[in-house]
Amino acid sequence: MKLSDGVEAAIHCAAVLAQLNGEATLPGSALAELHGLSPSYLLKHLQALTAAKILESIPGPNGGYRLAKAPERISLLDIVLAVEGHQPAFRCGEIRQRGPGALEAEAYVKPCGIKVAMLKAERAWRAVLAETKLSQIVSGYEADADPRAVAFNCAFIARHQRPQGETSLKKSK
Amino acid sequence: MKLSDGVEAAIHCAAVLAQLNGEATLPGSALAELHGLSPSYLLKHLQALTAAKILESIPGPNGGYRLAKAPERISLLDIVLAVEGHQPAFRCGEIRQRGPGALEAEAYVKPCGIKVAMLKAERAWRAVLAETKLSQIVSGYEADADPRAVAFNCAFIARHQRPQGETSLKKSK
DNA sequence: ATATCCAGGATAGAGAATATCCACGATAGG
DNA sequence: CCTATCGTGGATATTCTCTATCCTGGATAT
Ligand code: FES
Ligand code: FES
Repeated sequence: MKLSDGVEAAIHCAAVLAQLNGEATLPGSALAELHGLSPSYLLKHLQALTAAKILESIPGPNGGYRLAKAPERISLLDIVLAVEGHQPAFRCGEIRQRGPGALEAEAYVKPCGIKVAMLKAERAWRAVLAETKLSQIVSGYEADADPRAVAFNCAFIARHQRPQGETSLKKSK
Repeated sequence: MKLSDGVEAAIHCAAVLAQLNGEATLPGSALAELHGLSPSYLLKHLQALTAAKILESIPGPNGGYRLAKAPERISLLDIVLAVEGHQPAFRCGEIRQRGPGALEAEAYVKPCGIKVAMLKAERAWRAVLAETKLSQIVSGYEADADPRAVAFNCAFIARHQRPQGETSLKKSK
């Protein structure tokens, strides 16, 4: 069992976007550069997050990505499901109705107890992820990470974010 | 994210073996036939369970598999870990120390908050699986499944199990 | 001695995840 | 209008893991 690598990148990106000012956006290429990732591949995950209404995208020059809602309303579960898909990790192949001794399909209305137990465990996993909001991740990061790393991130964001206030705004040198 | 298919087979097999009398064993080929699976492949998973001390195997004619301990002492987590391996599903690639702005390795002694949150969720999943014992699965099965299926399984087991009492025992008919 | 069974390594094949690339539509700025 | 920038989405190549099978060797009851 393995979660796809994109999950780590997606959460980190979302955490960065949560630190933008107001309606500003950050281009996908900046996100890729900041994390040392290939832009082409990261964009795929950002698209998935956009499709899931977690991010918003603004096309055109001066465009980019930003959160679609407040960080308090975005859970890790939202992000994981957007990237990984909504299928449960345990997939019951109805092994019980194979082999000799198989009955008609009507005999299997009650779900297999093993399936029930596995999905219950998965619900517990999802519940913890659903409780963890992006806002907690961000404040945890600002409190625990090396101050130099935090400062660099801030500067990087300030340097690449796009103010997005309807029209122009002079770029200071 | 996907759990390997072998997990479903392994748990079902363990549940069947839990229904054996005393020290009797059941050959892997019978287990495969009962579930309509390829013997060659199922054996791989049974070997993993044996290596994890969940099953015991007896070589030679009249040999086979049986549980290595009481069903109350075997949890679903034991089986899942034996088949899937012990690595967590979320693997942190330390994405935070890539890209520009990376610091020396000593600056990253504190684990990344995202990693901590993901592993915490995984612990919750494992905790539920650890609480669910094989004995509960078996009694749930006997209570909920179609009586005809239960009867067939019983008969199948009675037909293929190997008594294992030190030496011979005449095969009736 | 022989037949049955498990252990474990070697090896294809299938399918998913990873990683790129490009043509397209949208938009801000000149 | 024209152009440069940026996201969208499809097509594609590559890499890995999971799936599935086979075969040699060791153990053991008859
Ligand atoms: S039949 Fe799928 S878990 Fe039992
Ligand atoms: S660096 Fe791996 S989860 Fe943050």
